[in-house]
Amino acid sequence: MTRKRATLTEVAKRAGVSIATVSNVFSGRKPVNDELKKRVEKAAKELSFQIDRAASQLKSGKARVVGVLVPDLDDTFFTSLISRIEVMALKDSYDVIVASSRDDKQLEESRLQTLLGWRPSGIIAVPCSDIVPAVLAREVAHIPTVLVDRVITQSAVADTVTIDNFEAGEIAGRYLVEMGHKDIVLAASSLDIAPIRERVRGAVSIIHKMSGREPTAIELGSNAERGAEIFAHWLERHPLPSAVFALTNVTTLAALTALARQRVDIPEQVSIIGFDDYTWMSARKTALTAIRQPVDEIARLAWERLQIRIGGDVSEPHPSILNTSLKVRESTRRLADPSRGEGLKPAEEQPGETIDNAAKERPNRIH
Amino acid sequence: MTRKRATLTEVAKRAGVSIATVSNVFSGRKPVNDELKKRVEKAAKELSFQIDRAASQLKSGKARVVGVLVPDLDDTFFTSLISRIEVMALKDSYDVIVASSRDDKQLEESRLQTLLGWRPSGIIAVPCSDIVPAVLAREVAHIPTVLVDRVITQSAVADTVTIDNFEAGEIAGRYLVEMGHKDIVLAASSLDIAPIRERVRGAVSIIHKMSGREPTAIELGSNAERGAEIFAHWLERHPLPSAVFALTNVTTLAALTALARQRVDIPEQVSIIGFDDYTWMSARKTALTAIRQPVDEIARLAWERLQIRIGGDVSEPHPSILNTSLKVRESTRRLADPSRGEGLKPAEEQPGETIDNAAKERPNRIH
DNA sequence: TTGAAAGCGCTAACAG
DNA sequence: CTGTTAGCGCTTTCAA
Repeated sequence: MTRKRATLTEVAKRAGVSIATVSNVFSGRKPVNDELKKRVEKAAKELSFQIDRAASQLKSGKARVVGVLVPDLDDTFFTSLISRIEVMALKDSYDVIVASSRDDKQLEESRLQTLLGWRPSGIIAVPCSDIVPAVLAREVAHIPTVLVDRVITQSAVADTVTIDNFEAGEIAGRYLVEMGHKDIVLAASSLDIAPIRERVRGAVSIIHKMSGREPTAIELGSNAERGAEIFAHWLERHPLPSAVFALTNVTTLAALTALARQRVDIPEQVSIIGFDDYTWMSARKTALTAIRQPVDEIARLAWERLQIRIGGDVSEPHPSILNTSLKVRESTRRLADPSRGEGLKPAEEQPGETIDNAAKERPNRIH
Repeated sequence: MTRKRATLTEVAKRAGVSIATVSNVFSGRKPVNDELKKRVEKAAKELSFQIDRAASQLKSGKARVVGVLVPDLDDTFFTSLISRIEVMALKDSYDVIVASSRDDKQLEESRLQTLLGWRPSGIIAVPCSDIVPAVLAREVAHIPTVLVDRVITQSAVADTVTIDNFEAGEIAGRYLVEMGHKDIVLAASSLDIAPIRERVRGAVSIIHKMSGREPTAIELGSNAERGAEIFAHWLERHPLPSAVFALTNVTTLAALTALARQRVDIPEQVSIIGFDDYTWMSARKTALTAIRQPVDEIARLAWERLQIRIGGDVSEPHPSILNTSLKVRESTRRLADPSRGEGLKPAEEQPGETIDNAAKERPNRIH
């Protein structure tokens, strides 16, 4: 098998033109006589010819590829990001090379290094920790780079696209306190991750301010199954909290799984706010109240920034910070206040109502 | 920005050796004196040199890339496939280029054509219909190709990896009838897709044989949200079936969403069997009974086949057919028989029990 | 072992 | 508009 593929030269010969002409009809960089173009196209089709990207790229120095690195290809958040990036890439005729760091700092470096070998036009990376990968830090001056999601905006060496994690924590925390909850658990993935710490900070600070209580943060990791076990174990040795705020879509799954296994009723016994907004969250009797990340917008901005950099922009690193919102559905219930406990009806808010960011006054915002 | 990257020549100059030597230390194809190797590595690090894959590939003709085409990057089934392929690719030091056809036959052809431009070592494709893409049909003799999932095994021109769709339908159908269900709805995505037709055929035939009834198949498409609307609409104008068998993970989501919106109790009012097995399916009070596809195995076999072909094997197309199993959980309830209706307890089977394929006697199996 | 040299298939001047 | 030609950065003989 694998007979040698046709080359420009063969097509040129068959069409009776020069290789430059063939190149031109394929690249469209120079006009070509209609008659010749037809001949070339015919010859190309007959040989099922297709420009060799390696050769093309080698010569032109232009790649039309972007590398995309994420921490986990089994996490819907990242794959939905990739999905959207792929759409925009196609529109601008780029190809996408994906790589997963599997949340491993070392693998991350090596995957990135490999990606660089393609001489891509740019790289979109979701680092697995908040330390910017050394490879990128070194290369950032030479290759357009956009860092997404797991980034400390302030210290970033490249363009970043993140959500306002502190605010996300605040929104959920405020809502829970307003609903009368005091005994709140924060289901974090890992406090080693800066955005997660921010979400925790946001929730803790507002809950403390409003109710004087301190929520408990527990770490469930990045795997739903293991997270469920950890949470189940935690539940066994602690009194049931009145509400759980899950800080990622994976911990949402973990918390829900553990709660389901222990036959805890939602929201009757425990209210829960999830993170991200996927179809499965509303495909349930008790649809999930959740913090929505604007994935579309995140992807769009990341791509836009990358294109700007590819276009030659060399200004200072640009941080984009997006706002989240709370999608109120049925998994949170209002507690009778102050003697909590008896109100059995769910939230008064209309299912489907969205509470938008209202924390505009918070200082230290970067824009 | 974008200062020119270091080249072999520069590294060679800096290390005081020839470019061939540098190439050898990087490729490891020929032994190099330890002392020289050290010098080269030092120089390379100083210049943060990295082999240019385009050049390397152009010269050697070897690519170490595989193209992966799927119909939808927002469908967990396909992304989990990609995730597993990426792992194996890394192990064998291949990179992965992903492309989505978005269920569009035309886009599929063009994405495939583009993929071919990379001169990949091989292609793993999930076609969006059961017609093998023309590009692939033409190239299959020249480039290792494995077709996964949406394939008509019998007519395949390349290696295929699929599940036994007919059997999957039978397993679910048999279980439902045994549980006393007669009024069964099949939530299909699209009957244009061969595997879906097979699942329907399997379910219909066994249900008919066992109960004399004909289940109703309805098409919900490949988008959960739209599917939910279609199903909700259907529910409004038909009496509630006693059971729904969803034929894909997306229609599972669609059916569940519609049922939830109409406040239908599962399994009290309607039993449901889902397809695929993802975490969200058990992260619910009423965990979902579902047909499990062995995604790991599918990915493993696809990769294995591809490697065999890359290795030069030119034997006849090899079809791999994997068995599914039913993961019994709580969304299916036993109906009092023959006067159905009153038994309120869920399935007698232990939650978590797995019913393995038992249709070994079915003829016309390809192996 | 190491080095010199010949291209891989294509693009981009440049000349016609 | 079309053709000629000089490499892009690397791998791979072939000699030394």
